[in-house]
Amino acid sequence: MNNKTSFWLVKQEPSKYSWETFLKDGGTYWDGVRNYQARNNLQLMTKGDRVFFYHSVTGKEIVGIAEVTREAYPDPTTDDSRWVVIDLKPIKSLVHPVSLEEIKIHKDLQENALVRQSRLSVMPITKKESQVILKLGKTSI
DNA sequence: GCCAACGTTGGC
DNA sequence: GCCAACGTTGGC
Repeated sequence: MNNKTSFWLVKQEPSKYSWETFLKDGGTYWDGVRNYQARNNLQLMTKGDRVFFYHSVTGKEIVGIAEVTREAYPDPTTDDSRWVVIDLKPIKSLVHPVSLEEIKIHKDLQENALVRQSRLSVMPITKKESQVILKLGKTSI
């Protein structure tokens, strides 16, 4: 990680693809994004960027952090050329998962899309926000 | 090009 | 299970 490293957050329902499965797999390509704003964020990711993994619907907490190992390329699960995937591999689980509730009450996280735009599935996280999340998660990377 | 209808996501 | 927020679709 260097000072060009960006931070992101991706959402996934654990019933569809959980952090535990991700750990077991040791990495995956991140498919299924069918929203232009989320797609645009995927395309902005560069190798080495850090990605928080959020469990939506069930759990509603940030559970771990991953690393971008391959930048955007065409989604292999569709013929539609509009969509892309990235490759991710797990770095570590958060010592203490950071719940949506904690995020909502923390003054430095109010502006994040997780709070403001609940339906967006891939979003940028500022450096400051990422530090706050790591602190809340009692985790360092 | 507008907008109503409809579908999906995700918090509650 | 409900519904708000938002995106997409299709008629005009």
